[in-house]
Amino acid sequence: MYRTHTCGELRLENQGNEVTLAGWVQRKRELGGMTFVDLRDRYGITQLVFDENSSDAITSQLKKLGREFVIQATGLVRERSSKNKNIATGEIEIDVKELKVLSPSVVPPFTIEDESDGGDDIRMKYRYLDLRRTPVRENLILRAQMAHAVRSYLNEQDFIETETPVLIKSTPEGARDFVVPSRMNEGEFYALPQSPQQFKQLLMVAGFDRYYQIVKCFRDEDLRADRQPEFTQIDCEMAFVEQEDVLSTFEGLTKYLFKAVKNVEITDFPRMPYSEAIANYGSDKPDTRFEMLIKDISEVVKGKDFKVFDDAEFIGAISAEGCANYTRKQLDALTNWVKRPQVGAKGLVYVKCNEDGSYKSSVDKFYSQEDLQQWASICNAKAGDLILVLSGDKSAMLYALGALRLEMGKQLGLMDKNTFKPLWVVDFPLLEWDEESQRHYAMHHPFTSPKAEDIHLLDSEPGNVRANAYDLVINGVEIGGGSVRIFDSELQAKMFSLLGFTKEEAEAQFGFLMNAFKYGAPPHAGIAFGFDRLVSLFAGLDSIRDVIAFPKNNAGRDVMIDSPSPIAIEQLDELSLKLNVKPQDN
RNA sequence: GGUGGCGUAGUUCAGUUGGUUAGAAUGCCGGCCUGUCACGCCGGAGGUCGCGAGUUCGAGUCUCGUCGUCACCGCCA
Repeated sequence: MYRTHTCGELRLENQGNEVTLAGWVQRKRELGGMTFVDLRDRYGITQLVFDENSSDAITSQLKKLGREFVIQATGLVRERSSKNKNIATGEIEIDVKELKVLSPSVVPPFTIEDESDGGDDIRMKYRYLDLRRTPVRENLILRAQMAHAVRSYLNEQDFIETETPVLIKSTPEGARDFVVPSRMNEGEFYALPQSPQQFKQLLMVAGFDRYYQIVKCFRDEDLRADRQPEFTQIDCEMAFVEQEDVLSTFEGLTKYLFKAVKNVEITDFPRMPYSEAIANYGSDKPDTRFEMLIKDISEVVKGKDFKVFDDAEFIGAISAEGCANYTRKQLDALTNWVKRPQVGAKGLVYVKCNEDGSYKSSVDKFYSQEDLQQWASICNAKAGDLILVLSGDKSAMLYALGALRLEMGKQLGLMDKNTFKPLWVVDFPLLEWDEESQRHYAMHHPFTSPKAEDIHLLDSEPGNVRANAYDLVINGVEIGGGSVRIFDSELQAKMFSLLGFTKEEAEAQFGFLMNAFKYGAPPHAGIAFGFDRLVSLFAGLDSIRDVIAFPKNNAGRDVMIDSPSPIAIEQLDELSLKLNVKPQDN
């Protein structure tokens, strides 16, 4: 036994007890004749006291102590003469009788404090030190609590937690696969799962009825603050259910998590068709914490000799509340912002709705006060508001207006991290057209069932077929998504042909699933939540890296262990691999 | 693949129009200090200005390239 108590639990009622604590030296304060040491572990901080009465042995040990030394101290708990109300153990201290250095520390490269002086780079390189810091540790504790809550909810609902293989088979659809060469099968590769999709459907065929798993998934695509090459899903599938059953079950899970983990009651849980999300928010993951909806003003702005609008496919606007007083400089900044290639607008037209009821716009030459009043009325803009107008190709401008809306929401402080607005986005298109390869791709995945009422459109206008697919969106973050699956092998074959697979290709890639469906497949549907995103949302963070113990950087590198890395030629030989790395030009 | 930001002491940053010996805070080391808790006071050490080329009498500063890192677009069924 290295300790009798943790550094977070001793109180005044322990006064007089002899205790042994072990932990890290947070800080040493020498005041000449006496010295204080803050001893830290994951539970808290306890103050150790040494004075002139301490033995020479202790004094010489004490002299050597530096930050992050691991020590063990034994002594009596006593009341402090001057108390610290800021920490839980602030009324007591340990009068140390024995001191042992268990493990010394070199000087750490940054301070191990709530507000560290270290930047991201160095904290990632020394992640094991960063994890000692309370805010980082608390994020991971939150993650553990949430995983626990997910399991208790789903177990309670009779879901069976089942593991599925990590070494599986590469499929052409979807994201790029991470692949693993097989030593025993020369020239052949496993793939790491992008999700356990086909296995969970097979578990439904197997009669498991309700499956879940908190599981790692892998996608070899470029990364973002909210995307890691390996990430964790709460993966679920249910048999003998319709879309509504899945939505209500996982609405239940979401509400349960908010209540159990954050003590937040979620009452409103709207559904929004995909088409409405795109039209009003310019996004399939609308942030509904604030309004500022996109309005189509194409009809009323055309025919006034303003060529830019007359030639545009679509003219859309949003109204930013209380921004009529924006200066020329602010408007120029916004204009530059929307003209960035990432947003892609050609320019920005504004209308200031002045407090006196008049309107001042950048296109006054073409539009009368009455015209502008009409715009304002469509945009629900009142005196003091600023209308921002973009024009151009419809889908591009909806996207740009959506981005501008979020930017304005951010500038106006409308995105409160403690407000949570979940919704289901439903009725996604089944397919999306890819210009480059001139074919349709499954928007969700190839096993997603079309809506029954749209099946007749599959041949005539496949692009307009809606799917029984749904996403859970909270505060503009895509938390999860799923679909009702096809369980009819004929319809599945039809889907494969729409996606441009020959019978043989479909057989080679997905034969095992299609075979399974021949043996009595129950109607089934499923969903997966991005667990990292959900935790970061709960923690009020923008990057999922902060809720992952050992994350990777933008380029998919782990800067702590320095991976990925080359392997020995012998390893390559054993795997029957030859490298073909292109030389750098220069 | 593309766009942009950043890279200066262990760390976080400042560094003017290109001009003498590159600064601050913090951390670190030494000294003093018996109630501190971001202890205080005094002193000290610490720099390949990411790397490479170029412009210039002269580059931390300007140009180009490159590497690293972050954010975004493409991509992510």
